[in-house]
Amino acid sequence: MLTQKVLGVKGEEDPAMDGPEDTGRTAAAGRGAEGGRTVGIKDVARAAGLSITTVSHALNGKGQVSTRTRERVRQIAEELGYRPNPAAQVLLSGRTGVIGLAAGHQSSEPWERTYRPYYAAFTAGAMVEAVDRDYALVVVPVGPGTDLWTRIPMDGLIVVDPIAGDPVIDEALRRGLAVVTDGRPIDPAHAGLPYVQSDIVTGIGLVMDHLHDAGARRIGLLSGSELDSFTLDSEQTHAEWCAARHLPAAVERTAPGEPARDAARRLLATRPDAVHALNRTYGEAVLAAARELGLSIPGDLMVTVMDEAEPGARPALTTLGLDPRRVGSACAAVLIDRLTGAEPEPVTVPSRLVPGESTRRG
Amino acid sequence: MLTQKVLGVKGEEDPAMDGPEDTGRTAAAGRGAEGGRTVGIKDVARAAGLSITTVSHALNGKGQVSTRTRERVRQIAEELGYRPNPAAQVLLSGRTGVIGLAAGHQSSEPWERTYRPYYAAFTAGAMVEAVDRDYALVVVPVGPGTDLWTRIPMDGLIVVDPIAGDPVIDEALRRGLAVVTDGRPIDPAHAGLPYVQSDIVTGIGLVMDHLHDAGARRIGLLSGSELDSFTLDSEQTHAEWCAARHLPAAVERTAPGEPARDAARRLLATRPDAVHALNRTYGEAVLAAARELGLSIPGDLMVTVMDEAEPGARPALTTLGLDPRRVGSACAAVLIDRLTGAEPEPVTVPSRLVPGESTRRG
DNA sequence: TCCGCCACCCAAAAGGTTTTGGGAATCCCC
DNA sequence: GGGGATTCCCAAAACCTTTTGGGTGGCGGA
Repeated sequence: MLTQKVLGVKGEEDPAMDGPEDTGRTAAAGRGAEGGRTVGIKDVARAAGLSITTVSHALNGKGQVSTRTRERVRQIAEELGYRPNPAAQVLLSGRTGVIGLAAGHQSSEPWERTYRPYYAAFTAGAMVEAVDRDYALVVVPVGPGTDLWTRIPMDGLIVVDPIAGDPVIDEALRRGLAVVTDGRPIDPAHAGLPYVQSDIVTGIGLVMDHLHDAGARRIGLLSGSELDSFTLDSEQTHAEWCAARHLPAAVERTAPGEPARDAARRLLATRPDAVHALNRTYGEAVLAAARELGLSIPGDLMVTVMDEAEPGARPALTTLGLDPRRVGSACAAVLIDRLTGAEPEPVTVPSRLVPGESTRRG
Repeated sequence: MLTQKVLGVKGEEDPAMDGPEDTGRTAAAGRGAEGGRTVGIKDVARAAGLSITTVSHALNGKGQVSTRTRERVRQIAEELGYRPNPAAQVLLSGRTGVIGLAAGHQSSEPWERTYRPYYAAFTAGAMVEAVDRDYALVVVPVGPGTDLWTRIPMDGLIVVDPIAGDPVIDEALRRGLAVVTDGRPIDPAHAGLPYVQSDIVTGIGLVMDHLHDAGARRIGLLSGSELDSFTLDSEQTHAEWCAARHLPAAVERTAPGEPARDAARRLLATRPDAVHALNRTYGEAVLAAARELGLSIPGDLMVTVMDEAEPGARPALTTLGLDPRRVGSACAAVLIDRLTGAEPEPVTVPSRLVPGESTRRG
């Protein structure tokens, strides 16, 4: 009677599944959209002995319909269980009330990222904002070989971490969708799109100042191979900061597919006294590589790391924390502003420096 | 130049935003669906000097079209940047390729739950399964006063924790949507719907046996006021287990809005030697109440708790762990089976007992 | 009795696509 | 050169709703 297997036991009574209604909705209820007919406005009109127009007017409170008729129509529609077909309304109005969130990097496998804290928090933020403004959010996978998202009706699309020549953006624009990106679009062809970005420039500045104040003079950067604005801005700010102070600016990038630890080893080979890692994984890699070399932290090497997750408790590592939920929320807000006719400005969401043990020297 | 405020600086060049294409897509790209026209099949037909029918056939590889014509049509469509309008296809085919996930209890505020680990993991599981089977998942808020979800086109709906007379289920059926529930539908009117449930009966049995083996003889249950199958099954299994062994079966429920700790105090007043709490919050409440009474754990009181979160590391409390991701995945699978014509069986996903310190006695 | 007005209602178009059921050429063979 | 088979293409219906631009009938006033 009780099974540990996935397939369990059947429910109770079987043939008693039509029940309450009287019209031919039984089949429809059973088999989704394909089977039995759903009751349309035409059916209501026929039942009321009126024209489709009048029924529509009566139900929507639009035209000139006598109160008596209006009430009668409402009554009949209720009895028949009439519900306007959303697809028809979409086709007619051109508005779906849905915004999409393109999840999955172009390069990596689409869904890996979804599980990561950044996406989860981002999605939550975007969803709440969307719902508050009467939009629904659909998370759609994108990536090479996936065009599923192009088949689902929506009004706009949020693209996370756009890259140069981002095909998703091009396709979305071609379809007449409004687009907002999380991360400044790199491609000149996409300049002018509204976007939301985390304040990397200030953030990296904070990190560098923090490390410098703690005594670091050779601050390395462990970066990635992505071509998004986050990576680019991080590298550039790091470089400029170092150049302005005539300090060396070692940068290593993990090649696509390469284990981060290899890049970390290369970076540590340049003998930095501090390293900033562009994500948590890279941070782990730096720690591991440091351990290999017998470097103590923060004594021999200070480490800071960019953290995509929600702001939380005090971390062991000094982190530059993003606020993904707020970014998601801002993306949805900007997109919906765009859809409702506004000409939104780019938004920059601040990032926070949270000092931890890994830079507490002396 | 760098601002900590949310509103940042404007992007680069402003008037250079039309760019690559030649057709009148500029306006469309700018203002979403409402502004400039998108290029339709009609435009392709006109440009090719062919009928709409032939264009459709050529592009979909359907009818009898000469290879030369087919190629020419493809060419022209490409040049014009034609993309079929998804809304029109939905209207015609009656299939959207979208399944909904109704998030938010009927009673509580809609979104609180979304953040909770169960929903997050459930959503992730459902989303991956949906995408694997070429469906998109849209998470829609439901609850009193929200009919947003009824306006978005979809083929089916997942309802989490259905209650008796669940209005969302009724509405969905009325619309001809396929419905699957997470948790066995309580309402007799909804019997026959496919569902997925966690194996509470076995799970509670495991917990009770575990506590009994550890020496407990007066095992209390801290329950909630929800009328879902999870709560009902838990209470019933607990009661039957106790009855079969002629042991007392104290149960307390938190009233709606009541702090869980009050109910926990009432339960502890019955002097149980073990308590099972139906969710994490209730578990905390039991611990707090025990602390008030100076009870040591597990010495004076053993505690187990139902955990909605993902299976993780060994917990301090002995937990009965659900597998929300697998449940979500199963819900999507069952729903899509239904949509593709199958008559799916109810699915039961096993739950796991993970012993922790709170029942380690002697 | 006729005109105009008002209250109420309706036909048809529009929205964009797919599919059905032909129709018009062209070709082959007798 | 005519019949039939092919080949290629097209008009129109269907999907379901909303909105535009009337249209009809009754009533009051002249």
